[in-house]
Amino acid sequence: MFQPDDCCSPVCTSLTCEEIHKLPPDVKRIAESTVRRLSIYLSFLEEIEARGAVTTSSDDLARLGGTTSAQVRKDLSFFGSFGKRGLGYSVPELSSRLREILGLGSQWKVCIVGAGKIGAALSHYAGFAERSFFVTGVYDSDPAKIGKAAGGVTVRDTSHLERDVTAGDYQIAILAVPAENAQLIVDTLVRGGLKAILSFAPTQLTVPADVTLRTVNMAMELEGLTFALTNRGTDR
Amino acid sequence: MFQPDDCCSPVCTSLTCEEIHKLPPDVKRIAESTVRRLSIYLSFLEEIEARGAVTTSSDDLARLGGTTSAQVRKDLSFFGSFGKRGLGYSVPELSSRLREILGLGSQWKVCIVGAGKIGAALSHYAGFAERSFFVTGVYDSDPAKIGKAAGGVTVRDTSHLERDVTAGDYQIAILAVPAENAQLIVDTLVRGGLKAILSFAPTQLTVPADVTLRTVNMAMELEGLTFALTNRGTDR
DNA sequence: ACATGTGAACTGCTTCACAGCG
DNA sequence: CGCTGTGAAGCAGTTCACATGT
Repeated sequence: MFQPDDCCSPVCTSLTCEEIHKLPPDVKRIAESTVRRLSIYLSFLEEIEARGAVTTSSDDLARLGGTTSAQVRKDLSFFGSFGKRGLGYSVPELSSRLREILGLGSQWKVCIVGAGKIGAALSHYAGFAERSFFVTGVYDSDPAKIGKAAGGVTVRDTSHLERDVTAGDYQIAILAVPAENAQLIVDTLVRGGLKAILSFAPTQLTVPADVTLRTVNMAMELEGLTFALTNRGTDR
Repeated sequence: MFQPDDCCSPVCTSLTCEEIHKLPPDVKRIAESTVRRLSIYLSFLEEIEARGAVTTSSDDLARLGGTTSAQVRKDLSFFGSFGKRGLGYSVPELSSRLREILGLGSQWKVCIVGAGKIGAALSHYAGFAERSFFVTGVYDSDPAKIGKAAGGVTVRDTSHLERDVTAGDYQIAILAVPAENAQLIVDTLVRGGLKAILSFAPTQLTVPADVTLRTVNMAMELEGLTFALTNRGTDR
């Protein structure tokens, strides 16, 4: 969608090229923190849009999202100019642009690997569909679970996973398997050509550079809390 | 727990003492990223300790944790010097120090608020107890759930929550309630004096500065993935 | 000779401050 | 005049490189 970087293929005078390189709004490299905030802005926009607001400002978004107005404007500036000076932003327009930027225009097919407690909870989670995510497959290797229903779909044998991924059945996988099996499943998914994985397995995973992996590690979050509790001095 | 600073007890020349003062392991202000990595290092140490390793190096930890040896040493240096030059680190010693730093020496009483799908899954999650966390209470406001068993404890009415927190029954709360109720519960917990909250509610929450809040937002994580999928160029 | 511990350099995110435009 | 958009300054986290100690 965004061009990686073809500015140097055509004619390009040495030094100037380097300069021009940094200006255009292609995805140079957007910080993860920025993307997170875009999600936050969007959820507020949807909220106030539902309440009938038609206009908002970087100040509003900052207050609601726990950041600063300069940060909001800077975040948005990576992708274009969506506001009107002196007035602010059109709520419908901005939310639409953000949905587009975040890739929520298309609908994404998601599979959940692991039908244990967490996998089951996720497969029933209604919040997904509200935002372009559709769980169209659940996998487990436990014969006792295979064939059972889970959130509207039937649990399939994990041995089918690679074939299904290769067939293009999913764009995103959510891992809810024990730490021991996680890397094996990841490798399977990668072999099948999947490019986006969200893992709940409490272990460090490795993927090739062209695959995006996000990990949610409960233990790590809790340890962040106990660290703060244990070392609370004058800090937060 | 940490020695504040006994470097000045022995001989210590005036100015030098002031200088040395800023080095010692008090918690100046440790970056969240550092704490996360400490968790990772610890989990590897426990793994290789179980396999019988007695010594390791910053290089080993870096390779396993997906970072650099300099980063490992820098992270540890905020808390002291745990290694031996030319040799590396003692596995048992370092893991013990990390447990201490992360506050895993004590055992923490945790309550889960919200006995829906996610709350229930969490209350059954065995991974907690492995690491000093004990779920000793589960709360919900739905009469149909109150009194039922959930992961070894009985679901209590949320109306008891503030009293129980005030009584010191918990040090940590995990929120698994709908976005609409989340801030209300947070306020209740804060009023009761709780200082550490882990929220799974997909909404922005506000807490006083002396309360630590971590939020895990599924929607946000998924949007991070779709952003990457949509804007994949030469970037990761 | 080897691996730690750490100031110094560097990179990149955030904040500032103001020009630009409705 | 108000609020956006954005270079420039500031700051925080990471990486470098080497002195230090075994």
